[in-house]
Amino acid sequence: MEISTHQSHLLQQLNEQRRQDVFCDCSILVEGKVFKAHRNVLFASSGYFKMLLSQNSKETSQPTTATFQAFSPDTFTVILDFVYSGKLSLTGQNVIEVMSAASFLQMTDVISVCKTFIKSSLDISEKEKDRYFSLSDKDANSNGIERSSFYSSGWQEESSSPHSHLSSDQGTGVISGKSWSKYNYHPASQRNTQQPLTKHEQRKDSIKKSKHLRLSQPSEVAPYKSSKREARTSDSSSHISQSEEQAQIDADMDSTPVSYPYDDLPRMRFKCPYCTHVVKRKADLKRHLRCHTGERPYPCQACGKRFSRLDHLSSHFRTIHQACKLICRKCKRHVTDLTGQVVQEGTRRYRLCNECLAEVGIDSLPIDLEAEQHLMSPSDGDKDSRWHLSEDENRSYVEIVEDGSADLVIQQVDDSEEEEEKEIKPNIR
DNA sequence: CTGGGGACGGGGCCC
DNA sequence: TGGGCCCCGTCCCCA
Repeated sequence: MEISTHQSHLLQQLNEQRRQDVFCDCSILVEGKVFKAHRNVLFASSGYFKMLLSQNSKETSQPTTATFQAFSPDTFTVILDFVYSGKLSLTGQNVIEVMSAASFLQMTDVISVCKTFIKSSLDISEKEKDRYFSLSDKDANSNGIERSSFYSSGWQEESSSPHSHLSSDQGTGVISGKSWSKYNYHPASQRNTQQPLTKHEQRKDSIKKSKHLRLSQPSEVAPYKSSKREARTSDSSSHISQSEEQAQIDADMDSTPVSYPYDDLPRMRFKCPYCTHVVKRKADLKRHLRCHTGERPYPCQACGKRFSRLDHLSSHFRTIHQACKLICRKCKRHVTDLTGQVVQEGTRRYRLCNECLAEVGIDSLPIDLEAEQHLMSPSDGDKDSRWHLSEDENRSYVEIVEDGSADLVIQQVDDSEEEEEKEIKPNIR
């Protein structure tokens, strides 16, 4: 004899206990905000917590505390509400960060649902495309943003399913036998007023996504020491799974060009599934998508910093590591090979004019052009030409990498902290 | 508070 | 069509 309401009732009770802080034995600190929860519930819901709490299982008498900075309190609220209710409040704005957080917390079902949610957006793009194809009015919607509501679906009760499954074709799904009664899919017209992120918001969003997660346990600190700026720009640990999502999105995007028939010559456009941004070329969309996914496939072989775009890496390399700017860093005057020298500071290099060099009392370093040319990304072996130095460069990069701390000419450094601690690693992460 | 340096996203051009 | 490169504008961090 099975009482079908028992599970939901039990979860409801647990949620009630959480809200009233009854029997809560775990505190989660997210950007300063404290969430109370039950260890056993977290253990059962998240692979991450399972691992974390397993490590702490010997100290069950002590309350467990975890600290996160990888996502916002709002995002964790969504996650925690889901854990205790089975209801995931996804919107066009939070889906990326929720997916990122779920990825970090190893909640595969949530990831799948986020994926479905995004895929739904792609389906919308398809409908949108159809709509545009059917348009003959030139004035109709020149920017492709205005559009009517598509759907606002709700999960139907389905209490008997014992296994996780998704039925993306219907846009509905069930997690762990617990159906969703609330799926906050914003109608497109509503999202139009909310979803388009300003550059500032997008940047903040990407910053949130890329923040390192920090645990109170010393063993759980980030793999290497990093400055604030590094933390802002480096990948979160969810990078790999994000790449998988990206692959899916990439695959889906192949089929979602949007045509705008309002011009005499029909122009094919590609619409971003995450925002209202429209680009002319698929390659541009691929590039743009990285600003949503946080994917950074181009590592700098000198300092390990990763970039979402090759040209940014290239620019970074030239600016930071090749001292390409013919400007004295101290007096800002234009310098040439005759009037100035390259100075090395960790993996960073810049130029000083002879006068400033004399003031500081240092010499430039010997340079090995041949060796430096070998310094390229292992994953981009066919792109080595971009690492070629200009003729005035003759210092060995390999030398810097192998013996970075020994040959420092200047040690004033603000970023040497990260550089001296960090090994130069090829393409790991 | 401000200016400079660097990162980053978008757009466009060339091959 | 995609990759590479360059330019521009914006934002953030830091001195």
